[in-house]
Formats: sequence, structure tokens, C-alpha cells
Amino acid sequence: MKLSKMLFKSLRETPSDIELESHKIMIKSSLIHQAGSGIYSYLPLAWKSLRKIEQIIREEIDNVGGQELRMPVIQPKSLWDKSGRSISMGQELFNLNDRRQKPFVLAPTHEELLTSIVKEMIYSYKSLPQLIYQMQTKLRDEPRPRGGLLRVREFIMKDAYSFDLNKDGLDESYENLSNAYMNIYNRCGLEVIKIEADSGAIGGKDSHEFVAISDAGEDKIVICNNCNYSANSEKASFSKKQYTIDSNLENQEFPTPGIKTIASLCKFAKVESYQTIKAMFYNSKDELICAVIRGDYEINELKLARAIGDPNIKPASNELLKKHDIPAGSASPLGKSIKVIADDSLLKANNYIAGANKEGYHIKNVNIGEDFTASIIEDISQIPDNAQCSKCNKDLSFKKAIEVGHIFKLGTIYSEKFDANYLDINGKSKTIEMGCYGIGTGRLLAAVIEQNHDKNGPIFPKSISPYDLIISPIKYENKIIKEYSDKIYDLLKSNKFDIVLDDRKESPGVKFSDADLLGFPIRLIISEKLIEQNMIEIKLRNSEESIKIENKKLIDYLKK
RNA sequence: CGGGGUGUGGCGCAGUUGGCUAGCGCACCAGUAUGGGGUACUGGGGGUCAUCGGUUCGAGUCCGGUCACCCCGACCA
Repeated sequence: MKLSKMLFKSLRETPSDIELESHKIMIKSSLIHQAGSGIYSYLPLAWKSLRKIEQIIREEIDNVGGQELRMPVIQPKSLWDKSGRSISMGQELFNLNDRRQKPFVLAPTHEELLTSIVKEMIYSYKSLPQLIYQMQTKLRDEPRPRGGLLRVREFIMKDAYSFDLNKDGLDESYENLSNAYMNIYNRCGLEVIKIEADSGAIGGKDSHEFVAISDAGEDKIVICNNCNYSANSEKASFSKKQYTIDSNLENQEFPTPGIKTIASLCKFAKVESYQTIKAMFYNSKDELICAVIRGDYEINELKLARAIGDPNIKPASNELLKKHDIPAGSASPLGKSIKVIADDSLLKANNYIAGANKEGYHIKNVNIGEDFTASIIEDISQIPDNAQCSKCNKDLSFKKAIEVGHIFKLGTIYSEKFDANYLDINGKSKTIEMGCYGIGTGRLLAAVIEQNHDKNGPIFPKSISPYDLIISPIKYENKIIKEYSDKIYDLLKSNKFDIVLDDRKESPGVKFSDADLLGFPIRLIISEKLIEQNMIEIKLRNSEESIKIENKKLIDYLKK
């Protein structure tokens, strides 16, 4: 490839509204072009790199038995009505109608369609397990696209789906994919850690995220440096302090005029926050829910939503509270016949102060199980900044990270909705166990650049670099230099190297800067002096030094 | 959806209290010299000033609406 003919234009100044390094680099080196908010073209350079990433993914997924197919982006909305996600995914779904006003969606993912395909094609245990995947464009009307390719509305994702006989089979498929994922990231030159994650709107049980540590990331993750426990902070558990004393005491109501917050209550009653109960009220399907937690912790609404089994909970309105006669500031579950979800921290202390459900009054020595009961008691707390590991009790640390892969054990939630069943060896109908596994390829590329760059541009790992190397001849217009450079170019091409020749009439400075901005691992420099000595200069992108070798030895050198 | 910001050639910017053919740098084209880290000089091409409406003799500039993009938050496989 001759650089003069490449769809490439290096920008000296980047658009002023760009913040992230990877985004800047991708714009400056013409990897991508923005068409709208969160909508990008992959220009030839990025596309070459993405195809290499796709090929690595393909090889690794095939290696664990994957079969590639391709499903449509545009799908009848009825599929999504069937799974319930036309509602649960809400605004994120791109909707449109055809000319007959029949509703369609632009697919944000493909569980629905593939499950319905499998339902039609799989009848027997003999056909299972299956691992199906594709590389396909996904569309999601994100509320806020950001950071170049990091969060976009149209993107390419490798999505794989496993179909197994039972839970053991699912566990095995999940493990296989998890291993394949680590291989993929290694081969792409990306440092990634696997963490426990929340499965969110997609549903399901176990879920892990693969994240690249980076300040550009949107995820906050928790890591234990001692025992390697790691999780998304949305889901992370931690060790809750134990404060239980002697025995439970008798209730005692006392006036607390104007006291509305835990902080003011502690000050007023001269107690620590762990001696109080915080009550929060939510609306789940128009039912009032009371979530209670020890005063020294905060409620994590994601965990709460999971505990209740309703992803769409929202804070209770004042009207709803009034209807149940609950006074804000002095509220608690005491004496109320409403559904109560308690954080397990409440079990680790006793004789709490809680609201009396009477304006301006609280009650001392409240105990869970005695004075009120909760229908669910589990961890619904937000992890605090100074938390300790739930496994080894050592301090946890927080990092920002880019989510570059997410895997889920779906179980039977989709197979049940789509009647994806099979007959087992005894002729009994069973439901297929499913898993799903996603990697966004554009985001992966952005993460690689985020982790591998310097002030001059990207430093592509060899495996996903758009080209193997660039030849930068100084004074290419000179006939001797041109002939020599062209000869090297042809030689390398015939040896199957994928190369770019900088044939432009530019000064050395411009050529070198652009070579750095292109980020290929190797740069060959050709100049008049070097030709006289039958030498050629090799500069690696990831090092400052360059070496000179005899031109005869070039191919051997590059091949090693 | 809430808060903040920005829209003037491809990119970065200037444009006074409204006043002449709307400027500058980079990039682009032609040329001369130069040739190891964005070289110098000369001459060119390219803009309905986001858009719609209003005020005015006159609007890039003042007023109002709309749109787009960016950032923070909410939200979110």
C-alpha cells in the first residue's frame, strides 16, 4: 500500500471537544470518522485491525466448538414482546415500522431470535450441546454515548450463545468460553481481569465481566490485593462489621423533634450510625416496598432490584407514602403491613434506633425478627470506600475499568419463554440451559489503544496492527532512493508482509511523526547514506532506539 | 431526562459599541529552495458565519425558537 493513496490524513490538531486519549488518537490517525453522536465509520485502518481482532476471536471460539452464523439486525418486534424485553429494555430499543405499519426493532442483541431458531431445530438430547456465535452490528439507543468507540449506539459485537442439556453442561460451556476469552485478550495484547458482575436487564444467575483497568473506563471495580477477589462495585460484597451486644432490650419510644436524617439522629441521641436503622421506600409494580439497612451503610438499588426480582423499581412517591401513612424522617417498617427487604447488616448488631412512624418520634431497642420481620434478608448494600474483603477481611481497593467482555449464565429464562425444549434419553421433555457471551470489538480496539499508546500515537501489538510495518524513505523523489525503496517494498510484499510505503514528498519529520501516529510495530528507514552502505535502518514503535542492518539480512531479521 | 458548554472553510481559532469584498494558523493545490523528528518562502482554491424567524437603512455580531455535538449526572449487557 502506498501511503499517498491510503484513506489516511493525519490531523495536527484534534477537535477540541475530544477528551479521551484513545478517541483523540483514533481521530488524529483517521481510524474512525464520526457520523453522529455514538455513530462511527470504521475507516480502512481501523477496519483492518478490527478484522484481525475478529479473526482471533473466531479462532478461539471455534476452538471450543463454536459455529458461526449471521442473524438479521432488523427483527419483528413480536419476538421482543414475547421475551418481555420490548418493555424492559425500554428506550434503548430502536423501533421502526415498515410500510404496512408493522413494528420492528433494530436488534441490540440476539437471544430472542437465536432461541427461537434453536427451538425449531433442536428436538433431541443427541443434538446438544450447541455453541453458536456471530459477529454482527448491534444497535442500542444509549442515553449517553461517550468516549469515541467506548460507548456507542451502533457497534459490532461478537455474541455467542451456548445451549446445554443441564446445569453441569452450562457450567462447562461457561468455563470453556471464559478460558477462550482470556486467550483472546492475551492475543490482542490487552491486559484484562475477570470479575464478578451483575447480570442486569439480561437476567440470569452467574455473570462475569472482563475488564481492562483504565482511567478511561466507566466501570468501578473492587479488587482485593490479598486474595484476588474482584467484582464490579455494583455487585461487590464486603465484610460487614459486627457490633452485637449482650441481649435484646425492651422498646422505648422517645421524642426526636425535627430529626430527619441518620446523621442528625446520631448527634441528637448520642449514638453511632451503626446503632440506627435506615429505611428507604420504593415502588415496585405500584406496591410499596420498604428496604432497611443499618445506618452506617447505604442501599445499593441494583442489588435491591435483584433481591426483589424487579429491575424497574423506583423511589416511592409522596402520594404512595401518604397512602400508607408513613412520615418521612421518622419512617420504619414498624407496625406496617408492607413488604420489607432487609440488608444482612441488620443481623450484625442489635437494639437499634428506628423511626416510630409518628412524626417527631423514634424508638429505641428495635430488633429485626422481634419488632418487625423482613421477607428477604440479604446483601443490598452499597460498598463503602473503606470496605474489607468478604473473603479474607483485608482492605479492598477501587479501580476504574473498561468492560471489554461480559458472560452470563442465562439458565432457562429465554428457553422457557420460547419453548426451547428437547427430549432426553427417557423421552421426557426438558428445558435447554443457556449461556450468552459478548465482546464488543470496537470497544476492545479502543481499550487496546487506551492501554498501548504514547504522546505520538498508538503502539499496536503485532497481532492486531493494521499493517506489519511502514517504509519511510527520506527523499523518495530521488530516483535512486525511489528505485531502492520500491525494491525493498516488492521484496517484503513477495515475502507476505503487509506493508505501507510512505511515497509522499514530505520532510523526514512529517514522515516520522506520521509513522508514529500510524502505530505499526516496525518502521524501516531508507536514506541516501544507508543505501551507499547497503544498510537499512529498523526502528521499533515501542522503543526509542533503532538499529542498522545489512539489507541482505532484512528478511531474515523480520521473520524472527 | 436534569445541569453545564460549544456551533464562523477539513482542523484549531480571531472577529471591538451592529458598518465596506468575513480574517489568521494548520491542512489542500502550484512553484523554488531544503532533506534524519511536523523546514522556509512565493502564489492560489475553498466559507448560504448550525438552522429558522424577528429587530434594523444595515446582523457573524442584538432578540426569540429549533437542531446538532461535547462534558457531568440520571440511565445502561
